[in-house]
Amino acid sequence: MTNTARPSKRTQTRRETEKAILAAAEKVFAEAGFGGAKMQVIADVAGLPKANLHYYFPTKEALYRRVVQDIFEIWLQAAASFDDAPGPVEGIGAYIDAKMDISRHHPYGSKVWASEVMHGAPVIQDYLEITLRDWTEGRIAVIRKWIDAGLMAPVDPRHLLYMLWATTQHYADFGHQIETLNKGKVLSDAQWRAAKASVKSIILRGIGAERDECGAG
Amino acid sequence: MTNTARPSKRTQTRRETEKAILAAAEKVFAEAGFGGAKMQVIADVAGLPKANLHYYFPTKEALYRRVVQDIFEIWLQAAASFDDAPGPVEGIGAYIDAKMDISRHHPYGSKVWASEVMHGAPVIQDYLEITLRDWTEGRIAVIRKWIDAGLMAPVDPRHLLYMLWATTQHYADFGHQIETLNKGKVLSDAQWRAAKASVKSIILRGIGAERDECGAG
DNA sequence: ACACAACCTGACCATTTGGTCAAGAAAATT
DNA sequence: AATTTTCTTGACCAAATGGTCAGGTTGTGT
Repeated sequence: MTNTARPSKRTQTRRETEKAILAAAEKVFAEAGFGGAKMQVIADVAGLPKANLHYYFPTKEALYRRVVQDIFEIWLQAAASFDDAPGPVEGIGAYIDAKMDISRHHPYGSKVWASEVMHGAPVIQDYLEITLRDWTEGRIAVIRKWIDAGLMAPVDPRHLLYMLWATTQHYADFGHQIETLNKGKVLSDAQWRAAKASVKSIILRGIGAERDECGAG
Repeated sequence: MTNTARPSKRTQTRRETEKAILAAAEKVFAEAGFGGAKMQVIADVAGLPKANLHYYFPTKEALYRRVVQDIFEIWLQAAASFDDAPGPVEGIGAYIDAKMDISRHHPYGSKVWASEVMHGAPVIQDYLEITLRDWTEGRIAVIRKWIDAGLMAPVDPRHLLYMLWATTQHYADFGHQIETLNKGKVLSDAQWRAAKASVKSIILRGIGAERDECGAG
């Protein structure tokens, strides 16, 4: 009985439909906010009748909660870059890369998250208080370690983290503003590369982690 | 006929009522988003009947537009810090201070602005395309001047500006998250000072504008 | 084939919500 | 004092919206 490898047509369809709904919901929630999002629109985008949508997710809030949770998952995964890195140049550099990639390829999710937090995190307060807090404390410890090892300047780890979050997510959350200032065009590959390079350059130099041109070692 | 100094009881009341409405609207729009904000709630917060609110602002959109415009005004004023500064340490330093102060004392406004841009700037696209674009170009020129004068490293001015915006506004837009990570308490005076100092330190050092400990002059 | 369960959907409903209106109160103007 | 203009407000309405439901369809195990 290979219990794992039997996605009976039912479960498979279910998975696909659910996926379509979640993708549609993420987009609509991002573009209209929770209050402005309409179930009818989500259903239209997902390509199924509204009643069917309610079969998969009983309420608007349940759907929204699920969207936010999924995003949080992706968001946390970027942490892998941070750990098992020998020093700030590699760790923070990789983290910035990872988060910039998320901003580029998951802009809707980022916006939903931002919107949720801005409105006081009504549905994911528990996540903030537990998961995020733990995650943050862990990263702060890593940064402290690097500081103690003389690999970077003694900056406040907390504010450094805020800066990383703010700067990288800005490219998703304020993507529209950035595009407008870019003559209305989305950033090209080269421009994204330049953005990453700029962010990494300023921050790594800012925390005294990049090659000190004056050899203060 | 001192035409200027006669705020007939009418006009004065009008001004006060309008102010109360705008303050209430700013708060409610920030906390609930445009779609989630209810005129009834705004009226309640402002302390007057809903019908009266519609006398001052015909539609929800008109009220919202006014709120966003007012915020944009304040937001632009922080630019003064930028200009007539001899170099990046003073100019950018003052700008960071100014924007951090706005984040602290005008968090609602910042959130409304963020929300508006995140949703594609449906009501202030023209502002972005004209006023903000001009403002940005002007500041970019200033930064270029500083770079040419050897006062800072040759970073991409555009991405530096984004970083300034992102980092400073983060303290307003994600204030709830920051508070949660601060044991649920709002930042104290000292903590705000530390935040400012951290941001300034990292960025100014990051763009090579702060006292180079190795005297590269 | 049969029965059972899971899934789909058009029609429907209760509530919410932005906005209106007519009639009255308060100021300003004559 | 009379009149006109501006402001205030309770009651009301049409439209929108989240959610329900009964009946039909499709897939699954026996």
